[in-house]
Amino acid sequence: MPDTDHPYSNHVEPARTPDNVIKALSIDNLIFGLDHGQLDVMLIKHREGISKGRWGLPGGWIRYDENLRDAASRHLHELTGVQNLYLEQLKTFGRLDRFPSERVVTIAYYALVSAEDYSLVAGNNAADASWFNIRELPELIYDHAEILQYGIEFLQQQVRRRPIGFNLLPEKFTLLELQELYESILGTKLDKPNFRRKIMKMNLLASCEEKQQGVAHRAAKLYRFDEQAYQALTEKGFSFEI
Amino acid sequence: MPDTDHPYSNHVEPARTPDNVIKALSIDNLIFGLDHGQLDVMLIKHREGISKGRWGLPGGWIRYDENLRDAASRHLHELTGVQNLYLEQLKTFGRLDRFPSERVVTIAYYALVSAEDYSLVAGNNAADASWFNIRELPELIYDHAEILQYGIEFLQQQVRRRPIGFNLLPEKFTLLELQELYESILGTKLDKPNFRRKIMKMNLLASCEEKQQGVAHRAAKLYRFDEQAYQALTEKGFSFEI
DNA sequence: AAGTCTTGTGGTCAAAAGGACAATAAGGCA
DNA sequence: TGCCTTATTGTCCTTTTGACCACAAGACTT
Repeated sequence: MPDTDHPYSNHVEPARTPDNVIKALSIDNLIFGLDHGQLDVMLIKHREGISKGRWGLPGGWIRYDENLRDAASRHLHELTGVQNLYLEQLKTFGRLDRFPSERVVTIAYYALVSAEDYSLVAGNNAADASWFNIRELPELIYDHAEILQYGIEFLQQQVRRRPIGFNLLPEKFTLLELQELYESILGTKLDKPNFRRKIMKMNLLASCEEKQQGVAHRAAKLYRFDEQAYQALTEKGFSFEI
Repeated sequence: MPDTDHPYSNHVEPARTPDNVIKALSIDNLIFGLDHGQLDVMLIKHREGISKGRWGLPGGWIRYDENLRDAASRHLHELTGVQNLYLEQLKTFGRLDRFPSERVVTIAYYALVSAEDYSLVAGNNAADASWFNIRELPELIYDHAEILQYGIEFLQQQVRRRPIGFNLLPEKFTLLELQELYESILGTKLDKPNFRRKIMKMNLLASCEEKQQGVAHRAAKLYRFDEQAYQALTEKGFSFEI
């Protein structure tokens, strides 16, 4: 074995380009939204580069002097106009042939939002930016279909174990909206009275002391997710389970 | 914004070194083992390079033409002699200053094994390789303490939700050994009769039709984890919960 | 104003799961 | 044999879950 193969020895500066990115390393964002009870994902159509005119996840290169999450936020903002989203790391994908012509490893981040809160604006580098229902996707570049599939399965698991689903709803929501969210993601039917009891017993919802407006039936109470209560319960070893 | 900042445009080959590694990207392995009911982690002492003589996680650079998991396996083998471990991706760490002098992003992998099955042999590139109790760790290089901490917390969560704990035990084990494993990782006490009922009801254990040998009391039956049964149950949507 | 449709909200009940703890069995050892 | 330790089974009670019923509250129709 050559001496140069020692771990962390043999330093050579990574390649830098005029805009100072690490050329072997990219970010891809998976932004999920809920629209009319259906799970959507945010995609962009590339304006330039080798994938011009095709749809893919909003992402791009990581700069040499930029933290990973910052890179994820920057690309999301530049490509879709969306800002101030809390992005969580999902997984790193690095199959040898995932990117054409050279080796690129990509770190996937994800976030969950209420789709109706975000009107997308294609940035300078994107020809288009739009929400897509996860069951009606266009063909995606590179291995983005694989990344998306992984993200959807991850979401289905996580949503039962952690109260991340609330991020997909507007600030104020009804119990039925919450239930339909879970039914939509999990692909099951849930019993209404039982669901509401289960949720309410967790003490994670705070009443807004308000009711729905303009519905053609009895208006439901509005609730919001009580972040503080969740923090307090988490520290006591509480575990969210649907 | 310069034209060169377009996502995935502006191709430049990544830096390559004589041994053909990507210099911005490394692997670090978290190998957990159980020894006398205590959780251990595998560390190596570096022989060369900028961290010579100090302890760290077994890892190193990723080659340009090597898949991520293959890189993880290769480094583990070269540094500790351990082979054929199923490594699972944990998380990618990329803080700007995590590595001295240049930007390096590292992908952490982990595995769980029965510590007694693995006698470590320091490879050519390691001055030493050894198990350490996670409560009695030496000072670690770079951000390896942070990575390890993340891994331990991840393990505590996962062990309750997926039957990964079995990997920490020998092929054949008693129910009490299994219980003590959970007590050790979770830091709690569990009721023996209730624990055994809960486990047995899952139908994940196959009896070895054998008993413990050489114990100074009634010998317990030996069981092994039934991989097939687990696969079958998983497909039916079974969820493991302790 | 009465009727009816839709959705919200509370209740019941039986089955299942969980947890505390007593009781018995098996094997080694003095 | 009696004693000690751990394995294993049993019992009882509480909590949780899931299925389903019933009624309440608006809003719309006629």
